Amino acid sequence: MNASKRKKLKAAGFKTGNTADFLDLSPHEAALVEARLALADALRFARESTGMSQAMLAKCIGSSQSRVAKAEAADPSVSIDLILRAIFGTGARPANILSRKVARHERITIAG
Amino acid sequence: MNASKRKKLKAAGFKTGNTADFLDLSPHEAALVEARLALADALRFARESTGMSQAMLAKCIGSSQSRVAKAEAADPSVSIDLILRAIFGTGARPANILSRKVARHERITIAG
DNA sequence: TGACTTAATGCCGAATACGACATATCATGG
DNA sequence: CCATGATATGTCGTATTCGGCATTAAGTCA
Repeated sequence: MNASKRKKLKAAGFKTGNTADFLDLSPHEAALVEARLALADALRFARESTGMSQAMLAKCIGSSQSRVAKAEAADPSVSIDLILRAIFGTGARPANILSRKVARHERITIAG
Repeated sequence: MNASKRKKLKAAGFKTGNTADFLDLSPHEAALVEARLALADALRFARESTGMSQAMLAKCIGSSQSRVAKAEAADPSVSIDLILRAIFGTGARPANILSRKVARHERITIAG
């Protein structure tokens, strides 16, 4: 199993190494997982671009370093709301993020 | 107060007619509210384009008609996760939705 | 080496979002 | 007029997500 598949399974809430390997998500579930991953990637990119640490960003948006770390890892315990809140907290604005997100998506679908 | 402002306040979790009228959201809070509204609009558009009723879509994604209604209204009790889940449930795929979302955002910022 | 910064992971009690259901509103057409 | 289908709104008990905190790992630099 390649890294991309493993990441998607984790984002979908599964541990790798079990029967989830054989599970196929329905199209709309897969689309949601892809969106989560794309946004998580966009978050890390946006934050690192600004030079903020996870702790700084967390304070900025009234959250905690651990939540930001999980957000960037697309941990199933963090919602897309929190990921977006963090992205916007870096100073990115909707139009920028969304166009970037589209670009990211292209990469991801190719990998999938 | 115009309709656009009222909608944003509701999406931010406030009742219209109180002191929230005078509240200015920080840039990143405003961006999140705008994204919510844009996605809610995109959801209604996507669903109506397919001819599905709210109840049909709800069944499709394992939710209920009332949640879909609230999602389209950008009710503060629904997360962006659910809105996206509903959007993808209509058959839309990430790239389509995201480019549409960008377009929608342009309209909304102009109105605001 | 040890001090320091950053990031990753696990856990907990509290806050919030969930599906479900009841009910209300509002059309359209019989 | 009433019946029917679609949408809106409110509430409830439960499940999920939250911020916070502790700990660990990894990197940097003096």
